[in-house]
Amino acid sequence: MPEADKINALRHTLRHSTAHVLAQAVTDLWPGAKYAIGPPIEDGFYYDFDLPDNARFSEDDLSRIEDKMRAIVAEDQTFEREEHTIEEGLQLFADQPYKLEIIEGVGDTADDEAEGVGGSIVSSYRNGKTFVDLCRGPHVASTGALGHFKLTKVAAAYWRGDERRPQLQRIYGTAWESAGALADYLHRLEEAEKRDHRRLGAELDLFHFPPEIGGGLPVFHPKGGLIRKLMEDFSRREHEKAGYEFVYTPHLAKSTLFEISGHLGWYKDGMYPPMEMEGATYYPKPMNCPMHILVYTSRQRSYRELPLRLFEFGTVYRFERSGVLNGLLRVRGFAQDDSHIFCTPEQLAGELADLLAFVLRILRAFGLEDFEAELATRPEKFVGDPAEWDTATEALREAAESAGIAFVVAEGEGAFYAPKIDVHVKDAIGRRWQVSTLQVDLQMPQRFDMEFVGADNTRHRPYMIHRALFGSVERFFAILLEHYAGQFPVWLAPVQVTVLPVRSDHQGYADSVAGQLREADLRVEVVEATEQLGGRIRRAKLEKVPFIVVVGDEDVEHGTVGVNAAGSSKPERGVPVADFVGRVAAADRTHSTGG
RNA sequence: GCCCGAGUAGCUCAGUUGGUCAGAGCAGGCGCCUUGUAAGCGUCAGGUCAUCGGUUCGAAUCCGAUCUCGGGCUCCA
Repeated sequence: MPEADKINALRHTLRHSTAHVLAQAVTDLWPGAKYAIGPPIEDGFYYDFDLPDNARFSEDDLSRIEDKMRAIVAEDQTFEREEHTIEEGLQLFADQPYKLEIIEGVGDTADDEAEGVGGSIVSSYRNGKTFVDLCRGPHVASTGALGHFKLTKVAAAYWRGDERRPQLQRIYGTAWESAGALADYLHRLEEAEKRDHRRLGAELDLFHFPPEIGGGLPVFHPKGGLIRKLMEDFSRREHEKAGYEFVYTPHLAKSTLFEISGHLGWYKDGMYPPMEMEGATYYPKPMNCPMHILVYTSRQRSYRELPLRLFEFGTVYRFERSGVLNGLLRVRGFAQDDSHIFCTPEQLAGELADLLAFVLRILRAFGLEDFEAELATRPEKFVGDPAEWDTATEALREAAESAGIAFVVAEGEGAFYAPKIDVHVKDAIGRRWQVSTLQVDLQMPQRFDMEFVGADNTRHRPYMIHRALFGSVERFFAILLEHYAGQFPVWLAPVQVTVLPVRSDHQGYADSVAGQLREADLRVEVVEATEQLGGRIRRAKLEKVPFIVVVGDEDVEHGTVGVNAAGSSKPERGVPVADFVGRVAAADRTHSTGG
């Protein structure tokens, strides 16, 4: 077994065992508590409880529970495996309704690793005098092997993840094989905290969420707006080169449109409520596609026009439940970089392959290099003809293969109207984000009775591809901000160069250096010498300006600058101005970190 | 929407058991300093302690409701 797998198996086991100890501690402290499931998860574990008298955990309880757990660890109790028949199992857990439900559910969901039921055998693990838990195992030999853990948070969770079922009290924890590994993990959390886009958004003055506007509705400040504009400008240029045409559509539409598209039927709950005007009912749009379709159907189309690729930064509104809002990552109003491609059935496979290659190329330009795709197939609730689903799914699979991207198949995860490929990216600290999505729509062309006249002079139904590349501009902005920890590459930095005259009498020279940089279309700021140099350098560093330029007596005399570049350990002196301008201009043209 | 937690100056936070507890640093304004690579000095201004109600002789502090934010759950066309 490779080393990495070995350590993962070890962590898995000890997290699982620590979860048992957690349950043991909780049932000691809250006699009569019912325990549900407690699996290992990434970096840790959790356990769900139903406390007597409808009690709730509070964060203050965590240290008490932890103390109890440490006492159990100190006793070094042995984990003993036992096997029972179903009947014995029901007997053993007679006062544990959630365990009974698991045992009774043999055959349907018996796969969960926390659940020790397989075939006609029920296995359990016992440690200490009183605590026994239904469990498949394996476990560490005894509780003494545990100890590098920490309880992290309390939460509520629905039994079986179903919001119609009882809400249980969940405790999360993290556990590791050594004190060092635990410390590393806690350090990683701190680092992730430092790159939180909400924190950086405030520190760098990029955006905020005014309460007067409402939750999930951000405003972008000048510097955030500039970064966003640079992202959008680049995107527009690339789309134009790739044969897309730009359209603009309104934010509202009559209910008629969403009745035809089916959104009112399927997703009314996610739409903002309607407005009545002059006897008609209007809705804010939750998607752009119906409007792009109306551009298509505005006149008769010939096969010669296809593929027709329409693009828009279209702002949509979705009524997200208050508890799910999360910075720019989950908002109620956002711009999709939305495009809809209409093509003939013969063009579908080729168009998808080109499209996926285009998507990956643009993502790379933004410095994202590590991709994985998910091919989501027909869900249980679907509309349309299964044969068409198969064709579309196959075309997507071929596109993924030809793009050379690693992909996994997510059975049944497709949208109700379409199979899709979702592209995930890995950021600088290894987190995965879903960004782009490509969907082959099997419904809209029929609903809107779309057609084109073929070479055979008869009418045909076009295929339709939905595609969002950034996904949402706001969300992609947040992902980049976290990926770069605020230190954007030169081409995206709102201020690329800060020029600092050492003394006031260097101001004229500083202005002339700044002028030369502006001539080269670079974004530059001069900060007057009203404050000492060290203070101004510190400020510019905190603003994460890529190049800080210092000009003093020597520079005025020789026509040079001192360059303090982000990420380099020591400043350079005596760099000729023209060389520096050329260097920044070259960096500005370089999209992506690698190139 | 549900569970838990948090709201004190623009930001980060102090503020013992209810009684000079309305404070500090940074940021901001003004003045001085004329500065060579991550915080020069002085000074001024600022808050209905989220909001509303209650308990009390007295509330930032205790209780209730509401709002906002955060962490989860569910959801994410």
